[in-house]
Amino acid sequence: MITVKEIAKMCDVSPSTVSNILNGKNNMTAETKEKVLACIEATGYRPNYFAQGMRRQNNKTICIIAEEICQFSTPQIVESIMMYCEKNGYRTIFINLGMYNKWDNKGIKVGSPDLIEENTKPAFLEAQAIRADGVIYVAAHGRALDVVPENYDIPVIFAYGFSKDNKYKSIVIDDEESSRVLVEYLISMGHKKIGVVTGTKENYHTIERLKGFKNALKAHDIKYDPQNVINGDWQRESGYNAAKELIKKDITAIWCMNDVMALGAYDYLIENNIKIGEDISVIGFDDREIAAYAYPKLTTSAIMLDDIGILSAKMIINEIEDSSYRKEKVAPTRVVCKFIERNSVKKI
Amino acid sequence: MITVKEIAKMCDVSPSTVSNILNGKNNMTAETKEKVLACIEATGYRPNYFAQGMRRQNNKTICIIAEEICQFSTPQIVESIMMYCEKNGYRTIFINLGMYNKWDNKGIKVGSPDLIEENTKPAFLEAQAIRADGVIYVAAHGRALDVVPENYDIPVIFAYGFSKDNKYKSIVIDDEESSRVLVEYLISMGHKKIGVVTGTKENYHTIERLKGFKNALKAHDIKYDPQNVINGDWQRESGYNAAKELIKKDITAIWCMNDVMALGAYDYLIENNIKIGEDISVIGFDDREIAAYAYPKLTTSAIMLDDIGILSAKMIINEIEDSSYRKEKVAPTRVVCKFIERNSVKKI
DNA sequence: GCTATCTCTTTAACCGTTATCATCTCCGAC
DNA sequence: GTCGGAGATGATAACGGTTAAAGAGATAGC
Repeated sequence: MITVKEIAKMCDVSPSTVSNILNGKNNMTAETKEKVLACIEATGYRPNYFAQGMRRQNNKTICIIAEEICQFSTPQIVESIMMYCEKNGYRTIFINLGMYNKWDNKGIKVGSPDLIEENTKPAFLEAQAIRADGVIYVAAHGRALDVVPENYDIPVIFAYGFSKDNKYKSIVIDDEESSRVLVEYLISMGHKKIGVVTGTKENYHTIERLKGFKNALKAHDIKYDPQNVINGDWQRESGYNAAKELIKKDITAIWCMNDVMALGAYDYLIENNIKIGEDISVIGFDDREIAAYAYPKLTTSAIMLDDIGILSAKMIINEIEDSSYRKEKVAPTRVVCKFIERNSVKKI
Repeated sequence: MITVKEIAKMCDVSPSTVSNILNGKNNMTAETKEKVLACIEATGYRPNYFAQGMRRQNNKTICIIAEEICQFSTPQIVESIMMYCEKNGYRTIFINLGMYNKWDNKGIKVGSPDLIEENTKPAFLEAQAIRADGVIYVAAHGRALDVVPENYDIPVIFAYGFSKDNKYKSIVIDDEESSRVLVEYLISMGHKKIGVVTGTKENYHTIERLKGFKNALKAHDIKYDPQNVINGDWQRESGYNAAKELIKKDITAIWCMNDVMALGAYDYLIENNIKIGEDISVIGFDDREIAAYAYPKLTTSAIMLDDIGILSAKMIINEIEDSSYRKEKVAPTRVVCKFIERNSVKKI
């Protein structure tokens, strides 16, 4: 591989002149500049990243650690982080933990999801080996995380999940407020008897979204009826089963706490010839691709993935460049979801 | 940041001893080993990646350049590449071109898709700066690509797309054979009058899939009727419009060349109370998530994304480690899709 | 003609790690 | 008692770039 020395020799100048030209230092004759740049262009020379990184101690690199690139929310968050960082002078290094998949020791997929938080340590150490200026940890779902090694001296920001004890800054979705807005909409459409299909019990999203549900009811003096709340597990089938139960009750709308369960509810309703958006209203959460492709198109609440990414990138750059900002302890920044009205809710 | 020298000083040994211990060289007393390792553990020391990369000229890193991480096929291909490489002793560096999205110069999304092949050059040069041992280019859709700079001296493998003039090895899906299998299934279910909704004209996938369609018809002496083939553009609405046309004709099944258009067809059929999987059969291609979540679940052909990723990783490692293999010119490796039977086709 | 000033270029040190070679210690053999 | 050899550890240089400081050459001022 070609080096500065070779370029220098070819151009009859010293290596430092080449380096200075590349880095816009000093002033050299237009002639020299032109000659050297032409040579670089012709040979396709690129400074060795490693040599550069070693000499300049700051290497302007942000490490993105994602729990699972195949989770629907991850690619968009990662893309927006990468773009924001790149445009602001930072390189990014991406590490995927692949927590939802199991691979054998040759790197062949052998199935079965497997999310183990201990697996994260090597990734954080890797970030250290790269001498990253900062780390953004992109979680696959919101929860309190305790994954940063002790005495870790690189700034860390959590995206989508949050740090245990708020040790590090984080950006999460505002489940409570987003749910309130969504339920508020149902009420504005005349629905007062609303069935709910929750996510897994004890889950952070479930708890927060239920809070939002209750807030909306309270604001309109509607009594909260636990009878109409059925526990799901985020999966399609639990939506199906819950719809079967709820349809027997005196309700006009079903809110599933994610789109996947909402489409499970669709399954049951379509199967039983109950017209969605006519006989009964259905509403979801997440705004996954499947929501827009369902029939009728599912009304839901969209997670602002780009905003989460850009915000976390902004924050990490802030922490890197302003050490006083780094010291501030703050509660997670909440990003409210965007309500998306489609065709699955009828005004009554 | 702590260095070998400091570790060495703390342990009263020389830097080379520390290095040797970390790299499993020579034989040193268990006592020394233990002392040094304990110190490393306590301080959280990690060798500087850049210094390492510079000293050992081979740095065991594969660069993955993806056209668009948000394209449905990309994350899974990338994940499998990363896992395979990692388990086989190679680090990966990921570069996303973000070709389907536009960002302003601050890194804020400003909309409108924009796929420009010229944007790829900086990414290839970056791979060179990193002194990557190999590059895997993950395309967002299959087509002939001419994106590698002149005189590029790092091995390159194309995944999902292929290299113009077969200059580089590539892995693509076998559109022709996969389509043949799919149509063969329709025929085995008694369908002889099949409507087709194609992708954009001149598109590689469209052409190849149509070949497969004709192959299957020919094998059963069914006449190909261009009247029943409608040009789509891969988008949902074109599936809707095509279904409207096709339903007027004398057909029993509709094959849309992707799932998105198939669900567009669903829209029209459901709207007009034509029962899918009863009155008419529908079949797709791709096996995106939306296919499994439709009602009825869409029969389709699944792209083997993990296989594509693992194969390309295997190939690049082969090229890196065996220079004679690198010299061989070969046609694109074709990976046949897996037929997925669901509920959208009825036996007649 | 000599020195001062300015502009451009070169020299040399340095970043952190590791391969290579040298050294040192210990022990047994002759 | 000396020598050889093995095992453990240390010294040194090199990887490829950047940068501060020194050097060289041209021009201007006295």
